[in-house]
Amino acid sequence: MKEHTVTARSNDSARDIPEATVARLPVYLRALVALAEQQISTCSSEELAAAAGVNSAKLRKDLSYLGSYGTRGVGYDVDYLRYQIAREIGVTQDWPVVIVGIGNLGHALANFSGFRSRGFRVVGLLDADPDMKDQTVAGLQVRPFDDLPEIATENGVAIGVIAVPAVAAQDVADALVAAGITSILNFAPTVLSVPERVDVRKVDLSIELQILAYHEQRKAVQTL
Amino acid sequence: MKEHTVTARSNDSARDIPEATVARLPVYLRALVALAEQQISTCSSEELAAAAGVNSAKLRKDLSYLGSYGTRGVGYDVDYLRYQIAREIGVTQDWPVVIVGIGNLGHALANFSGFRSRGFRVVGLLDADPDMKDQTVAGLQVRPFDDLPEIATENGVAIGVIAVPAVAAQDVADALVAAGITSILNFAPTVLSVPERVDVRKVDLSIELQILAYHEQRKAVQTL
DNA sequence: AGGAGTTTGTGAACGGGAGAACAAAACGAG
DNA sequence: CTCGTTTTGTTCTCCCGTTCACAAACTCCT
Ligand SMILES: NC(=O)c1ccc[n+]([C@@H]2O[C@H](COP(=O)([O-])OP(=O)(O)OC[C@H]3O[C@@H](n4cnc5c(N)ncnc54)[C@H](O)[C@@H]3O)[C@@H](O)[C@H]2O)c1
Ligand SMILES: NC(=O)c1ccc[n+]([C@@H]2O[C@H](COP(=O)([O-])OP(=O)(O)OC[C@H]3O[C@@H](n4cnc5c(N)ncnc54)[C@H](O)[C@@H]3O)[C@@H](O)[C@H]2O)c1
Repeated sequence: MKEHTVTARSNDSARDIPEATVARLPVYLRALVALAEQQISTCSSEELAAAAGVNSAKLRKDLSYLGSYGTRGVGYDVDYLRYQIAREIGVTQDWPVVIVGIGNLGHALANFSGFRSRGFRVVGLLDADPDMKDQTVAGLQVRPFDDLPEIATENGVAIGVIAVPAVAAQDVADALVAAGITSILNFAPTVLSVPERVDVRKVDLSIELQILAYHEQRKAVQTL
Repeated sequence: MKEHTVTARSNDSARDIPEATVARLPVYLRALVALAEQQISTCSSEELAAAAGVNSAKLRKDLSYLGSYGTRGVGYDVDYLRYQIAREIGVTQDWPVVIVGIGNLGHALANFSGFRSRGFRVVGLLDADPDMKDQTVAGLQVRPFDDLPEIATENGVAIGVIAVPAVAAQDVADALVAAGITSILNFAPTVLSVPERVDVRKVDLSIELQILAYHEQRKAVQTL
């Protein structure tokens, strides 16, 4: 295989990748990791698309936003493409993360191994409940919520996870923002209001289930 | 206020609501429940949109797919609209749900109160690990995975939640489909392959974090 | 009853993403 | 070196979703 040449786009860091593409890059990355584990060193857009569960034309278009990392007539080098996507997403180094609210969900998240293996490192577990103090979860001591600013600045934390009850979520978000955090993953079923510069993504179990219920209901109606 | 008249659309159950709208209806529903709890009986599209974190024009267009449930010059009746959305989504009665994989995450899900209050009822907790049998989680006994067909048919279960490790997810999905389940919520980081008629939605923590990381990285680059 | 003020429902313009289709590029065989 | 085969990168078209903007509908006040 020919030496990979760095094409024009790869140094130009200001180009913007469509949001829909950004959301799929992690899926491609995961599929590439799986292929690498199977000792597969090259793959076509067709194969990778199948592994990622998308259309191959869409995959190629998505990858073309990053640059020209394939070889016509051959396909993509698994390791090389994997590195390029990881670099583009920004997970070549680990991001420090804090989790707030170590209840049912917070426990599960703290124990989640996928964090570590996918570019993230949990550096703080915080809870307002004084009884939680001194408890150790997943090898990390639970700290009082007031320690947030200290932990955040010490570790240069940019990403925070909210796993507290809905009523407390906005307060926690405000505190996270005050502590300099600029990206929030919110598990509480609330609309958070944050400054413009802060990104919020939500994961909402009830919403997902209700969407399924809607389609389920339609199926039922249609088969009558 | 004038009596609500049932408009042309409300009986026509075959019209299709855009997917993007379906995904927002649960958000509106939640906002309406919150308003009702504050004893607010009427609200404008502007107010409801603010509570739901969307543009008011978008809200109105979304609601217009359900029918004409507002009153010009006045706004929407909170209870009435709430019922109409719940009916449209299909959460006026509870949907039975099974959870497969009672590990870290499965425990948290089983204990999640939001299930019950939002139109869903957990009727089965399943795990392949024999040591889990006889354990009671959230007032429900954990059953062996082989009991799935029995539990599913007994309760008329249509929705299943997968919370097992990625390697087992496809097998579990196959079993769920074989047991007659037609909607799956998948927490495992895998692309599931299922028959056409089965709906799958995925919740993927790592992907969400990686999307945040991408934007975080861009912020860092831009402020250099 | 009529006019002023308010708010919904929707037509129309616009922007972004999905997918088909193909030209350009690489490779191997002869 | 040339031709045929393979597969990428990209163009073009279509569709879905967002947003604007406004007429229609309703309330309230005089
Ligand atoms: N359990 C689930 O499977 C699940 C699923 C989806 C969403 N959620 C949502 O995630 C959130 C947490 O759920 P849970 O089941 O873990 O609840 P939980 O009650 O078990 O845990 C909440 C934790 O947050 C802590 N807390 C409360 N207020 C706080 C504050 N101001 N600052 C810091 N910590 C605070 C509490 O001490 C507690 O430990 C809820 O909003 C819930 O709706 C949970
Ligand atoms: N823990 C989290 O916060 C978290 C977050 C996001 C995603 N996930 C994903 O959710 C899944 C579960 O995570 P976890 O932390 O709860 O893992 P876990 O290992 O704690 O639990 C998995 C459970 O599934 C059971 N199981 C395994 N194979 C099975 C099978 N074939 N049939 C039935 N049950 C089976 C195991 O006995 C175990 O109890 C994983 O795919 C993980 O990647 C977890």
